[in-house]
Amino acid sequence: MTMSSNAGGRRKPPTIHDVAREAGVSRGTVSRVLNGGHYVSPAAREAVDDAIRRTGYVVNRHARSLITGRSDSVGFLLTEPQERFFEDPNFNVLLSGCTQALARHDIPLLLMLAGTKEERRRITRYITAGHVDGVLLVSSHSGDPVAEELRAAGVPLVACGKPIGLGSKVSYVAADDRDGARDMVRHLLAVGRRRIGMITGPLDTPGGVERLAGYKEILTEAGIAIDEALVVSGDYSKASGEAGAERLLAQAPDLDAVFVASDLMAQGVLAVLQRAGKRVPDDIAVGGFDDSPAATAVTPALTTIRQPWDRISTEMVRVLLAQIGGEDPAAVILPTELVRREST
Amino acid sequence: MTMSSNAGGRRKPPTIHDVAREAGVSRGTVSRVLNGGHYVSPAAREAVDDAIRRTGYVVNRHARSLITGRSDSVGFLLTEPQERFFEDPNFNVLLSGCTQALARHDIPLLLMLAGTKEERRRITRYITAGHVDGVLLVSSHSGDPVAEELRAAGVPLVACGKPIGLGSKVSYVAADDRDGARDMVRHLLAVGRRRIGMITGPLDTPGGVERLAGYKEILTEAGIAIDEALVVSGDYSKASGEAGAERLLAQAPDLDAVFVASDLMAQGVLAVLQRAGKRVPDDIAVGGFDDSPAATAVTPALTTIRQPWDRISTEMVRVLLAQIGGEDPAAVILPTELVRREST
DNA sequence: TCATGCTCTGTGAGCGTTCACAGTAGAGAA
DNA sequence: TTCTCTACTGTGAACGCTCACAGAGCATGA
Repeated sequence: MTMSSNAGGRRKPPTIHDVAREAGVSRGTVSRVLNGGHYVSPAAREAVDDAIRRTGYVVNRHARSLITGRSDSVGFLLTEPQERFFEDPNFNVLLSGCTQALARHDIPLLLMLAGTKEERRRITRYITAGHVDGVLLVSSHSGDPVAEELRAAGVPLVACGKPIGLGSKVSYVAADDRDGARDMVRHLLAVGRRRIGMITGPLDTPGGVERLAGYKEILTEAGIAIDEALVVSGDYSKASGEAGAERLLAQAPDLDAVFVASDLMAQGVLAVLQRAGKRVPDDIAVGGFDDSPAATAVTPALTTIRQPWDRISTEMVRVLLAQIGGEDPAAVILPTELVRREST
Repeated sequence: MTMSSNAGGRRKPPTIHDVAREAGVSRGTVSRVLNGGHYVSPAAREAVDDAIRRTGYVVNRHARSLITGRSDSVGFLLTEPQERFFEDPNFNVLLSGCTQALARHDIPLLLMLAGTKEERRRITRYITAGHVDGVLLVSSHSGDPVAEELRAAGVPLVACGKPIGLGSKVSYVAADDRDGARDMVRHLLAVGRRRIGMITGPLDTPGGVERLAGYKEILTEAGIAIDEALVVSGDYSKASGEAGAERLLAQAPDLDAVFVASDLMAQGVLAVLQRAGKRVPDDIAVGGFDDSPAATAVTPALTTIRQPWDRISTEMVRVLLAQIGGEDPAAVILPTELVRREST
């Protein structure tokens, strides 16, 4: 009741010194128990553990970082248009997956949004100054100056999706876009479709390119010639899906299926088909990509390709930590999965 | 070419000592320039600024924190079911708004997700150990043990939305739910509706309660008796919107409008009404709440109440920083806005 | 016996800052 | 002149931790 009241202000937390005194050992021994704990006797370890519990000791990370040179934290960096990611729920799954995977290693995640030029400058300084040990990068597309600068500065870096123009020195984790596209087109063939159109993603991104490649690959394999009138390009947005569907309907009235490179675009496609009086999947089958919530929000529910976002995030963290630990950059490609619903 | 190559590893960054030497002054003077900069001559200041630029010096935050006791960082804490927030794009707007507002003060944001019990424990320790100076709290509903513990520990705390069961000692920033509801019901009356139903939000949250209160208030004011058969409760989810709409249609076939406490629920309502052959807004007008992307994704586009998420985030940061600076807790209520579209 | 190795422990130094304090120089007042 | 005040500057100590090192105790082998 006397000094134990902490009403109002925060009291000074116990230090490693207090723990050492409490346990009847030296600072060094406490420190050894805290980190790995080699070369410490069972008796000492127990005494220290007890003392830690009694005092409620938590290591002061600033003091530790000051001497180790590590910050024991990593940045989650989102460059370029944020709106794009913000309307995509997969982004949240990725962010939360990374946060939780890091939490398991007791490493906090710093969120960094590089929107304006000023923010980009600040973030670059912050990172290159060593305030984080590494960076999880979500860059929209091509040549990202921030990422390039970080790479040049030797900051451990793991990108989500294959980055463009960063050389081969940067790690990345990506879903197998091409194989996902192959699965979808194979599926459309399997349900009897032959005039299969495609609305692509942005072709300045590896994802966009790969999905298109998978589409062409399977059609060719099936002995179906690629009809360029059946391929229109989009940018993953709902609006571009609508535009693409309209062009496609105009250019190829005999279309009986369309593979759309994102669920968001597919949502737009469904709207256009409905207005045009086409029944899905009876007249035209529609396949999406992403398995975003949009896929189940629409009617008919969308057949789509699921990207393993949970695994992507844990892999990104694993690769980053390995790289911080001194290992070489690595590329990880993860398998996708066809999710069949009502639209095919 | 000799030592200037930094291929591979990172080189040791310049310290305040290097800057002092370079500028021909002492550490103390450099430090004074860095912080506020009182009692430093123009000449010295200029020399230091120059030296900082030349050396590319960035302050070592760990060393600073070690002595000041501040961490100069804040946590963004999300407790309870994350899925709920993750499907809500407003969450992203809030998160990004807070991140950017903090960035302007050069304060990094640490993302903390308290899902499991284990995570809760870790996060509580982390925060009470003083590893962050304050916390932006997004708690779903009632009695949150983490929040309560933080409050008790005297950690500066600002909640998004009025928190329940935390006493009056905790700051919060919220939209004016009641007034938003009032606006919507007034609007429904203005377009000639009289049998106005409501699907509420969870009634163990202030938001849910307030929106219901606003609804009842305006109807009473207009001389319309509250018909309990017209009020069903939901939990903001799409599924509960569908269920609510079905009950409402069954209980009150003469319904001519419904005020739905979230856009997501309204999405479900529209689906049910369509299946039931009701035209919107001709037969039944539908009003939502949130102005989420869902509002424009559906047909007809939803008339709804916009919450000022951008202002909410900047206000949360402002209040938190003030509180960290020693000011008293504060409550901020921000006005909402009616957005008229096609559904009313 | 002494040397060697192994496990375990304590000690001092130092990481890069800020802060309190002491001290200097110059201006103005007595 | 001398004293005081103000504006500015430098210095040592400390923040809490880890790390390298030295050394103690004990067992093993020559």
